[in-house]
Order: sequence, then C-alpha cells, then structure tokens
Amino acid sequence: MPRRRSYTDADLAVAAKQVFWERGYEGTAVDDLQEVTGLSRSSLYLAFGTKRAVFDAALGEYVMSFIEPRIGPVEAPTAGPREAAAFFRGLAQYFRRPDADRGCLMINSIAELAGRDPSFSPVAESFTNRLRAAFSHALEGGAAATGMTRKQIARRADMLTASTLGVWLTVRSDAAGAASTCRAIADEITAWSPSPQGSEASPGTSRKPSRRER
Amino acid sequence: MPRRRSYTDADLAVAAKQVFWERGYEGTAVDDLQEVTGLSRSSLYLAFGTKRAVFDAALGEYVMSFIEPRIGPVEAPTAGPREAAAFFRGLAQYFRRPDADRGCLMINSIAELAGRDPSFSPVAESFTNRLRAAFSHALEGGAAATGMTRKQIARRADMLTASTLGVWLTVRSDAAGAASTCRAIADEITAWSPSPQGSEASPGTSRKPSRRER
DNA sequence: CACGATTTGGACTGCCTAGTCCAGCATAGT
DNA sequence: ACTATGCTGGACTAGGCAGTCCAAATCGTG
Repeated sequence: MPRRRSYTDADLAVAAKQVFWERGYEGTAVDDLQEVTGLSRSSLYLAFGTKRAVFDAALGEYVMSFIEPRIGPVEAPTAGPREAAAFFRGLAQYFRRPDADRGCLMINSIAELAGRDPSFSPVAESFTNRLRAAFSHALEGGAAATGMTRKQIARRADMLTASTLGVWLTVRSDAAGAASTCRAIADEITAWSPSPQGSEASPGTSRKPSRRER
Repeated sequence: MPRRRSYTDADLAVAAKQVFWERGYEGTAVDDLQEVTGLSRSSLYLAFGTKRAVFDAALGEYVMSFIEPRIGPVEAPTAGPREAAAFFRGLAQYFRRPDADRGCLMINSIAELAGRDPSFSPVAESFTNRLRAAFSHALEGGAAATGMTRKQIARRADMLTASTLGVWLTVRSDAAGAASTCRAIADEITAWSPSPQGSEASPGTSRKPSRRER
C-alpha cells in the first residue's frame, strides 16, 4: 500500500559516481549530490544514511563499470604479456578523451583517503594487490617463451603496478604525457617478450612533450 | 624604532610544512597553522597574506630540504644507472620510518590539486618533467656500457617517473609494500646495466607482503 | 473512493572554514 | 624614561558543510 520509490539505488550510484569522479570525496557537497541525482536531501539520506555510504556505492559502481572491463582481460586464464601491454595501450587511448583529466576515481580516492581514513586503507591495498596479481599472472603467461625468472616477474609486476598509479595521477595535469608514458610502458612490456620477427618496438611511439620540458 | 618580528618566514615554512605534509592542503585549517607556528592569525596573514601563500612557502621548503638531496645525485653530471637505483633504494630505506605514511608532500599535493587548481598544474608538470629528465640523464650515463637505445632510455625514464609517483602513493597505506616495490625497481635498473660479475640481482629482495595478498 | 504507509521538499541546527579588523602591547631609538 | 612604529591576540564576518526533522505530497491497496 505504500508509495513506491521513483528511483533505484543503482541509478543514484551512477549519478553520484560522476560528481565524486570530477570533484573528489571532500570536494563533493551533499548539495552537489542532490543536484546531480535530482533527489532532495531527505531522500538521499533515507536511501544511504551518510555521504560516505553514497561514495562507497559510487566507487563500487565505478569498479564494476570501469575497472573490471580493463583489468579483466589481464586476469583471464589465457592472459600473457600481450594483454598487459594492451592494458596500457588501452589507457593511452582512453587518455585522449577530453574528460580523462578527471583521472581514475579509485586512484583519486586512494590519493585522497589512503592513510587518512583508516576504513579506506583496506580498499586501497586490495586494489593494488589485485593489480599486482593481475600483472604477475599475465607475465607468467609469457615466462615460458621469454625465460623470465619468478623474481623478475615479481619485480616487473611491482613496477607495472606502481606505474599504473603514477600514470593515472599524471593524466590529471598532463594527459598527453600520461598517454605517452603508457605507450612507453606497453613497448617495454613488448620488449620483454619479443615477437617472432624484430626485437625493437614499433616506431613512432617516442614522447611528444605537451608543453616545454623542464 | 619599531618592534621587530620574533620569527622568520623560513621558520614558519618549516613548521607549516609539517602540517601540510601530515594533513594535506584542504585538510589543514588556519587554526592548525597557528598552533604549529605559535603565531596568531594576524601575524600569519601579515607574513603571508593567504593560506595558499603559506602552502607555497612550505612546499618550496620541502623541495629544498627533501626532494633536492634525493634527486640531486641522479642529476649529477657523473650520474649513471647506479645513482638511479640508489634513488629507489634510498626510498625503500626511508619507507621504514614510522612517519613515512605521510607520503611525499609534493606528490600528495599533485594528487590533491593537479587538475583541480589550475595554478598548481605547472608545478606538477615541472616536477614530473624534472624527474623524467633526471632518470633519462642517469640512464644515458650507462648507455655506453649497456647498449640501451635512445628510445629505450626514454621509455624506461618514463616508467621510472610514473613508478616514483606510484610508490609514494602506495606508501601511505602500505609502507612495507612500497619499500618492497622500490627494491624491485632498483633491482630492475641494476639488471639493465649488469655489473662486471653476475647477471642477476642480489638475493633476498623478493616481496614480503605486509598483509594478505588479493 | 478513502486510507495510510512511505517518500519528499526544504527549513533548520551546530559546526567549521578563510579571511578581516582593531585595540593594545612590545620594543628600538632618542 | 618616553614615544612612535608596527607586531600581536582574539573577536568577528560571511559562507559552506554534513546531517536532522517534520509537515505535506503521493500512490498502491482494500
């Protein structure tokens, strides 16, 4: 008999995701959430309880819609260095979008909350662990062909994980530079597992600085 | 004849640096600055004019006292891959400090302000350009011995730059992991320019995860 | 058609923010 | 010791914040 809600939590999460992505957690006011969801304060609080809960839902939505499709292929059982390289080439491609300067909601959130909000640290750590595991898995997929040792794989996976965080930070002030770095990383991965013909990466991938260097 | 100031701007910058480093720019209230400097509001505003100016001074102080001594050896004319590797080993060592979870004031600021505060983007970009140039220079110093191509040097310098940002982000939620990654990067650099005897890096440097992986 | 549970809008609270302002204090030079 | 200069403390302003609360609108059901 009661009146039914005119929206779903999922819709709210999608809308909220955009604002948090654009402005960060602290930078987003509840008023902003009202505006973007079209809901009033009470509905918002009835649905989620706190601003933080809205954020958690938005971040979850982001992981599903953005991170999953990019990291999935790297985690696939058949994945090899090709998939790891493709991950970075995919980022380079994405960084051409004009709105790429928002960066990555997950990494932005890590930068904003990790070490400051204790309840967020596990999220940060499990994300980086997932990345590392994915890269490690992909490099192992090519170990037979390239003769990489376990240690070398572990080292390189660590490096790729740190690099991923780095380029997503960089893209916020220098999208062209970040894209260039992604291509460089992809080339380097390719060089780790040389293709049948040719030992050097494809040409035309050197850095084109977006502004003056140094 | 007038009363003289009982402090110097430099002292203020040093004190302010600590708070901004710990809590970030937005997270630091002017009240916090009063407390840590021991000055009252009016003195603070008389000396600097705005909170942002205090921050700029603090960041400048940080660059001089923290970044300069770490990046300097990598920029030295005689620098080679050894110095690049030493840079990362130095970070690994630093990450053992209990207060390393503050991260790096410069990189924290990039994470907080880049792409949001237009006046900060040049600072971010010139910092990453400086890092990249330093790594590139150091790798060139070893190019003769290792036969690295220009392209390969550029790629690897890009990667090390991104990795540097990445580990400084990571250290805030997982210091042990970040230190481990730094050692991995240093080992990888060492492997790029093999030492006279032995082609593989020293043992005992594999990852010891600080909590459960994945 | 009327009931009544649920959602909704918007006013409101209490707190925190950066920055302003002025009266009074401390001191260097006379 | 006096005075003039400019530093210093703390009250104050105006605005933004997350979260609360209640009256009124809304719609499925009996």
